[in-house]
Amino acid sequence: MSKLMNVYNRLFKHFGPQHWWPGETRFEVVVGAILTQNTAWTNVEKAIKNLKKEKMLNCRKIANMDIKKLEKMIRSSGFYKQKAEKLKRFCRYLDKNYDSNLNSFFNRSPDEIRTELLSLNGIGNETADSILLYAGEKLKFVIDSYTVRMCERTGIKKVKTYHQLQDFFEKNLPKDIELYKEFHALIVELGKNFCRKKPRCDECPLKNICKYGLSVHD
DNA sequence: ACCCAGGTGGCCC
DNA sequence: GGGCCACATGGG
Repeated sequence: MSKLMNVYNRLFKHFGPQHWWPGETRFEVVVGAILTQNTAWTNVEKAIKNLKKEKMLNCRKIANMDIKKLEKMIRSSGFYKQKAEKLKRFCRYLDKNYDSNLNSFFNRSPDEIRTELLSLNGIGNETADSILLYAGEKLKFVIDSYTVRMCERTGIKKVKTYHQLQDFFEKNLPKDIELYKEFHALIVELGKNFCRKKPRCDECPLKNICKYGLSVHD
């Protein structure tokens, strides 16, 4: 078994299934992916709840809505001025080029879609891959700061760039979309529980393979 | 009173 | 290619 699968099994055994991504529709997943940038998910939930309540969780509506009104509705997700612009930019783009239809948007090769997502200001590597994996059902492994930290501390992989780490995961894991979804979610859960400023390494499911043992961090 | 969250882009060297 | 910074609310 690969070292990565060993890690996955440890995490799954410890935390159980994470059921990511929460969201009733593909569009909701995309909106969440943009709003959750460097922000706690609970703050994003409130913003999405507001959009739903006002029946504004809709691509064409957001594409055309007043920016100030949008800012107010997503305020709880933080960086709300930037995020309102990002959301509108994506929605305008999708409406203009794909008639607001995500099925059409995703009906191409992952790399083609990825390039297109990255061309939109406000969507970087992680957000693009989250959208591809969780909304588009594409085989793209999502890398985030927790993934980098986990790889450094366990000595799984020396980290250089986003793409190098992503290649490493994609080459050493079975080509299974559900596994990709679950693994990324589990790594986030690991990070939230054990890799903060006050770590609890004694209870960490990776304590036996983390090269830093119980005392050294970052 | 801190710390930090399911990042990104701009600017500098 | 890396290092630093602004962006902002809300929970522990």
